[in-house]
Amino acid sequence: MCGVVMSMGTDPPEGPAIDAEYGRGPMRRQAFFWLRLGAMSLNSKLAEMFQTMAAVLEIRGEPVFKAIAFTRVARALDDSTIDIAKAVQDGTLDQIKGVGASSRKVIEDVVRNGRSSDYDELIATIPAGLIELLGISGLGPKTIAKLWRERDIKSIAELSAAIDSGKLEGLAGIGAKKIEQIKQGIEMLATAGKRMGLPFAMELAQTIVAQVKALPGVSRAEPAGSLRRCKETVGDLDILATISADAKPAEITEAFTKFQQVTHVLGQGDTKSSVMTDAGIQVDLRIVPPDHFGAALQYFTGSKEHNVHLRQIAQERGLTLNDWGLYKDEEWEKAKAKAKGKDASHAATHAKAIASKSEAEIYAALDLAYVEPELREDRGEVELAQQNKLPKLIVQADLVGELHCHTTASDGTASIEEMAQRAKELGYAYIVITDHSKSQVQARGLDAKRLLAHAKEVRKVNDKLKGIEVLIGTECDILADGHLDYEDAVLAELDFVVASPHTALRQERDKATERMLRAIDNKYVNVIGHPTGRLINQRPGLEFDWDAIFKAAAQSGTALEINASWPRLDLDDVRARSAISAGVMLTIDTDAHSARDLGSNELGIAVARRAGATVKHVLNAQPLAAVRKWVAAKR
DNA sequence: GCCGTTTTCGGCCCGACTGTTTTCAGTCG
Repeated sequence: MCGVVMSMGTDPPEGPAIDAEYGRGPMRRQAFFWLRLGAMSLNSKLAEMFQTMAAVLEIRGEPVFKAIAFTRVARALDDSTIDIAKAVQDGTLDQIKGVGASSRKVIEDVVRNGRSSDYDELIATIPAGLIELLGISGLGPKTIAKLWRERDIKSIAELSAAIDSGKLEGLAGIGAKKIEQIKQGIEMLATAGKRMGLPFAMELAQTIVAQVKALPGVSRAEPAGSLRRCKETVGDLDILATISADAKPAEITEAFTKFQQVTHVLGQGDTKSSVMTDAGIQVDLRIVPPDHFGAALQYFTGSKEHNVHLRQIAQERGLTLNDWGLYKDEEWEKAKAKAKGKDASHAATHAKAIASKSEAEIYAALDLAYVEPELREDRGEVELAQQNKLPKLIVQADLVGELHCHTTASDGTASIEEMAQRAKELGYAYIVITDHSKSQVQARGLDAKRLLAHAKEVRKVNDKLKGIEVLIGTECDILADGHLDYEDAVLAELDFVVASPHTALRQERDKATERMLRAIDNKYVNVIGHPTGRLINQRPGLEFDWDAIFKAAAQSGTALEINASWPRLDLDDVRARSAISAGVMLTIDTDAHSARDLGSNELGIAVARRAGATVKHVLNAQPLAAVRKWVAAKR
């Protein structure tokens, strides 16, 4: 929800050209919206539209389940690689769970005509600026509607002005504190940037958790939230801590607000503090009793959708699941009555929990297998946990080789031998040297002659070093039309071929699909490197007919890479998940350009785990013999 | 708005906290 609301807040660019083309006022805004959506993939474009429609319905005060239904459709589109255009053509839209008659019509109209009149008509029922108000923390649909109807406020700018001029005073249900909260929310929205990239969030979390642990009295501190689930970007950091019996929680939360990274304190209480850091990201610290740590960790790790599903299961059994533990309904009710008027911590001290100490206990008490944090997105993991069929997720130690890295021969900083030595130190059984091909001029890409000489050098190193197999490969460019940057006869001399797109990354979908299918079809191509070429927060990358790509990759025996380097992480979790279910083999590679980068594959592992990958799904988790067999089978 | 092997109508998405209130509405995760 937040992502969509934030991006909807973008004002159309000013300027005579835009004015001339689209006029001024709401129509111009709408035209700009369609223009901007044009640059996105069809799935995310539609998902954003359904999120917007849900927001409009909420502000209009329609029955909440209508908005929920549209939100579900948005999520179904975002979480899948279903080829929407094809589904429209085949009349199979109905097979997408959550898509009914109304959503179907919107999707069909957008696919066929590029826009939907149902959509246009719905969002025209409220001023466009109201939707961006939803991005303000503390402001919800009901209050926004009230501000609009009773004070004629239609945008963030008008809201700011109204607060300054005292125009909000006298509104029922909105007191001084609420106004201050809204004011802060507007400031936050202005200063908060994009979501923070996972590696930076990990580093920040590590530092802050270490600082929390160093405070006297703290016995345990761990990060929760989307960071623990390893989402590729993180909105804020949640840290949970326990303290010794004689320590005072309020002293800990206060010390936390004095950390050097803190720019301002958003809230400070006995057991919780929220601060904004100089990294532009909010960090929350919660002090939790040791006996309830597992329940709190489960609760604050999320996701929301996963937790709602768990609570539903608890409810069916007459149980209540909250951040304090799992309780029998009547037990929790009784405890709440006993603690009457006081907060939930008082209720928790009176109630006897069925499970609360550890996450494992909670899942077990609900007859669920333990669900790894990376899987907690309600993408089917709860059902698998019920059947005890969760995948045994891959871990870093499962990787036994590297299939994609560079040396000084092209744009790397280490020699063949240095890279091989480092791979050996990492405990790898093999490493494939894959320098750039000739089109990558800026990266000193190798022409055929240099490549063959390079191959001889690699073989020499392989003969010299014991305890590691050093193979010669290439990262061969996939040209814009799908042809490769080397002749087949050259590729035939190599042990292994990674083929990657580096240019023409704004190609339209059909052309891109054709290009990629041609590359997959080449019998010497073993892996498609960073298939889309996307860069997180920078460049969207290529969009394909994913079904066709997965099918071709599975049938031909071509693996797809999860490139572990930031900001690539390409394939992403959703596509990697679809690839697995289509029977496609994956690789997790560092694309290392230095000896130090070799082995930095944590982020790639994170993506693979979120995709549900196990050892058998990852080529470089297999012994060298299996990799050679893989190559031989395609040739 | 969507869904259904008990339902084509009636139920979906739960629980806690905050602020504004004196019993609850709105927001959040």
